[in-house]
Amino acid sequence: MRSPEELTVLFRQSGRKVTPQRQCIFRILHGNPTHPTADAVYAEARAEMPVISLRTVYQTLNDLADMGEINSLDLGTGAIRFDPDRGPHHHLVCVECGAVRDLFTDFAGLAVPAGQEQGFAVGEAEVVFRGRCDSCQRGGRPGRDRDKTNKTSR
Amino acid sequence: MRSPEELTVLFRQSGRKVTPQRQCIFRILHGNPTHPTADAVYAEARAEMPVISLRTVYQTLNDLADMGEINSLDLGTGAIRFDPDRGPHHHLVCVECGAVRDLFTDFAGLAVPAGQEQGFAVGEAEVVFRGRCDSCQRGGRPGRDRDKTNKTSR
DNA sequence: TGCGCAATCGACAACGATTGTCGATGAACA
DNA sequence: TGTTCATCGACAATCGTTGTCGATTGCGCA
Repeated sequence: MRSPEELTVLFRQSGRKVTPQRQCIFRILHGNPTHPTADAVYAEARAEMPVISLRTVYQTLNDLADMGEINSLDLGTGAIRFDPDRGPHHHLVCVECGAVRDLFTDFAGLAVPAGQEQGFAVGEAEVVFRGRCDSCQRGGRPGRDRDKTNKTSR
Repeated sequence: MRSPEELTVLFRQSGRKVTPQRQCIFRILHGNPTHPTADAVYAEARAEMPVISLRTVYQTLNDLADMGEINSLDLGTGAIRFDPDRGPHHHLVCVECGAVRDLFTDFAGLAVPAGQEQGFAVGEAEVVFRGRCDSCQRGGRPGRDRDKTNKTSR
């Protein structure tokens, strides 16, 4: 996504107002590689701005997604995650704690084989590698949501 | 997944009881290529067995998933879908109606490039091709959940 | 600088998907 | 055949997300 300053201009241009709450969210997301959930953004925002409502966070995140400045990802970790990186990339997802890492790799020739489209107008391919992150491998209890077992694939 | 008859035996062996409701669900899932949601299974089951509860459907689906007879997939369509095909395959997902089709293709060499694992113990790769199914391309309104826009990726 | 309107707040309810609970019932085993 | 425990079915609760309300703040333009 663009810088907080550029977003300020864009918001104004699109008829949206720029409030301190929104600027705070801009800063939190800018260059953020952690794919935060709405709740995580809310927690970070409250740290530097105690009076901000979860509703406002959702509103702003949806605005940014509508404008195409961030992606909303549902990687099966229970909550939608927001990704400020708009370039083509894939994801590593921890099946235990739900952590998400970017994977900037171009998988050449990754396309539906001719004749197998089954009538679909296919857009982009999305590759998800599921595994266990370093923290979870060490047997730690690093993040939230454990015990999401017996989901062989999601 | 196995046949309803084999599942009956397996359920008994694992200490589970086999009820008409469960056998009904076995039949519905066996060879079913539609990746139904729990609700879709519930609707089908009620057609031939009006007295069955949604709770029972979830229970049985989870039992089958625990036993490894079906896969549960969260492809970002809003609800978990169940797939009786246990072999390795990928999916085509309609961004409009949420329809899911199997894609039996072996993408050779699809792996995290050495050095980019970022500490992950990577398991299997999961490729999702998002696009529009034939019905939705024709401008029809074939399934449920439309207007799931501005989710560039999920 | 002032005004209008949009955005925010807090609080609460609603939503859809899924799961927990509980009394009653029925299947599986001895 | 009888006992017991898993299952049934109904209901409430959960979680993430969104809608709504009325009151207030403050952004952006004139």
